Amino acid sequence: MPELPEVEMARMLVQDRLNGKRVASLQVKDHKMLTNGSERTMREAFIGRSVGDAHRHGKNLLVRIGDDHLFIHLGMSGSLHLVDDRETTPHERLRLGLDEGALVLDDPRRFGRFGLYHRLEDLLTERDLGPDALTMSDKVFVSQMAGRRGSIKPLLLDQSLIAGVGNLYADETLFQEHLHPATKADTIPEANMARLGKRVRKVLEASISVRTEFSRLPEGFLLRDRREGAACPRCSTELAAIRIGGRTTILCPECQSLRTKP
DNA sequence: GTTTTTGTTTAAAG
DNA sequence: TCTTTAAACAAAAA
Ligand SMILES: [Zn+2]
Repeated sequence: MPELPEVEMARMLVQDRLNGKRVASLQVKDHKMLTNGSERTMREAFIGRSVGDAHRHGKNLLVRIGDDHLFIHLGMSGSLHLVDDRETTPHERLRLGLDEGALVLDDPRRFGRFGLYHRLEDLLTERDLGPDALTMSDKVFVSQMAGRRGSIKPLLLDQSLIAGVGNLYADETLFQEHLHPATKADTIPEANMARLGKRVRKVLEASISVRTEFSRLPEGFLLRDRREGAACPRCSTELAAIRIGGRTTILCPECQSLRTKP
């Protein structure tokens, strides 16, 4: 469950249920997913300390524990669960034991990552992350896109430009802005680019406000039925599937026209 | 058996 | 230096 709104759900879970609890144990179940620090340094930093605030930057989760942070990225199929002491999940990759219960990272595909970071700034530098897509200003968005000549969708997906937008929300955003995903960024007027930045935030906020349950999104949202052959919520034309930046892209051929050739 | 997938990283080529 | 494409990672669902 892994784009910005889904990670925000995970952040809220940790913030609401783990804050103030003491860490009793830590087990790395998959060492290939450990990306910064080691099991030993994580244990030294976290065990016996209490959990502080949970932060999110883009799709990255940082949980303050003692004087350091536990870093978690959910990858393509990761999810966080609070479980009882003896309970496990089918694909447990990291287990953070508390005095009572545990926080488990479950991830069947193992594209997720976790580790130890001292500060948020270290994470941003190390992983080359741009400004957070939910909290950025229009101005920042415009300046991040300035000078780029590639297609707009891959730019939205580039975490070093804007952190947090993934394949699904990129499609939703471009659909709502009537923009073809292959539109070259340098052909988009500045005012329209600012509107696009605003739309990115709106879409992410809308998903968060329905706890990322797509069926509860307002009418007119592509994500309610994002499928090749489904009816465009706006004009009922059959939605098309194309490939852009190596990712499957669903769009309405009528609403999202391309003025110039891609 | 084949294809596809809410992500990221690396290499290669233009 | 920038852009584009492909592959790799790995598992499960269609
Ligand atoms: Zn349409």
